[in-house]
Amino acid sequence: MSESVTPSDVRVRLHACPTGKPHVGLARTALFGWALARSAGGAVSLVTHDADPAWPDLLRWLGLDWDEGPGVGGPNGPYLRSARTGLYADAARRLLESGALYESFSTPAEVRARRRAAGQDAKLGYDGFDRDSTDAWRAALRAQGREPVLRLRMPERATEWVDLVRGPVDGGVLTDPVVVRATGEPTPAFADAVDDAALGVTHVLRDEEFLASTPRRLAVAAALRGIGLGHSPLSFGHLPPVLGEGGRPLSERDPVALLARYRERGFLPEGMRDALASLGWSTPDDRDAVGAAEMIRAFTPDRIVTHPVRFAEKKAEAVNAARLRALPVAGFVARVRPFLIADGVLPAVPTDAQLALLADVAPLVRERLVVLSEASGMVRFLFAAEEDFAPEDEAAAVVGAGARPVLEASAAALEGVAHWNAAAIEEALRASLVDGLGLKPRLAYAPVRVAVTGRTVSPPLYESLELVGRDRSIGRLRRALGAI
RNA sequence: GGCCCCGUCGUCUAGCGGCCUAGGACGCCGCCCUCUCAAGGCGGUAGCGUGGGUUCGAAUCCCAUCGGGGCUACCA
Repeated sequence: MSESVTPSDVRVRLHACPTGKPHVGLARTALFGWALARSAGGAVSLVTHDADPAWPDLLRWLGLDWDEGPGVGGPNGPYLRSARTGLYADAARRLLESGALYESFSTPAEVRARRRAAGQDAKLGYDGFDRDSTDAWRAALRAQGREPVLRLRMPERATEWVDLVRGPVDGGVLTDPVVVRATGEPTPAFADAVDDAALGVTHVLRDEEFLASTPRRLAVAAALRGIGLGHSPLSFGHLPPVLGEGGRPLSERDPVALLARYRERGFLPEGMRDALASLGWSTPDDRDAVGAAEMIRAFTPDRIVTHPVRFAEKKAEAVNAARLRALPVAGFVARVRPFLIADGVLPAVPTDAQLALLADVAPLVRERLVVLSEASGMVRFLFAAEEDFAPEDEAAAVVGAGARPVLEASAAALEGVAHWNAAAIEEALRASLVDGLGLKPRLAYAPVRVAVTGRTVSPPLYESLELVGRDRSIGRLRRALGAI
């Protein structure tokens, strides 16, 4: 990775979420930054924005940790943007004193007017008019009640840097950026720069939209180093944008884009992480779902692609489902449990018997789920009290009048099962329905399935009956008969 | 308008001059298995945006063109 930096020196800062609605693109940026730091044995910092208290929580859910920041503290706190304004103001004051910044009174309208007057394109931006203004001039404008912004004096020569993702980039020459507004507020870009400097950040991974402004960011960093703040060298890497389904950039308004939605739907953190990791990055041998440990081992920013990537929910679901299937029973039980409780399938404190039953169905439902929230509907029949149990509306037609012979025959057959287990149940049902009534299996079992599990789609029938138990199974068949 | 970034199956990607009649994954389609739904097995569909070069040889290098995106704010 970085030539002149020893691994332990690497520090990456995870970005705040100013919009309050973290989407998958921001999550990916965080994941890559985290992986970059951890792969080098380095440290991770987090400074959050007031707008989104849930962001640290979502990061933790994803399995990303940090060495300083909200919840863990650290020597460079506070770690909330709003609590750091003094730092920004102080840095700006010192930068102004050092001459790196200067007061600029020009309004955007005045700048445009001057450019037009000079026969130039107004879109050229700020013209450096106030760079060398005199004290008297500034005092006069102040006397008029005007307040200046603070601008950074940009170097005249073009800025080049070796981008972690793209390689050598020639950034050109940019106009002097505003660093502190007339109101005294720092611009977000300046606050970022000050935070990175104050925390000793060495590597910055950010979105491609900031590529063009990197020379400014580099100039601010250099100025900050001039007043003794910040690490040298500072490396930048620019990530390609993450697009939504339509090929448009992700928007907070797009529900599919929201990270929180995936947690609520019951994505596994590792499933989501794998899905995010595949957005522009791959292992040298191009394998899916590598997991955190291997991602850390294999991660290098130069393997990140440079073109926009589309986030496909289908693919994320497939990755998650595979993760789900690979879960050991105990792990799976622990993961679904909160969802079952939230859906009222299980009480807040499940009994040992309920947990044992859950462990028994786990292997049956695990491979049928895409997300954990789907489990509730699939196992409800096992935990429902008999008086509350009834087939779902969509399935009710299956246990109509035509089902009477099947229900009667199956109830009778199950009465005679000596040892209540899946194999014996299968034998009994097969003998009475398929052989006895001469029905095709799929037709024969449908009413039994609906009567006992309440749905047309369920875990395997024999196993389900075994878990429901003889008395409840036969009771449900009889009740279905009574309802005809 | 100017400046910049980018362009391999529907999607995510491997590829960094010959190993590519382009590989994998997801999706989709078919078959098998099968009590539903899944899972699993087998097979299939589909791509180097276009046009010029360079080269014995190009998905890979160069140019143009088309297309997508970004920046061009006292936005976040």
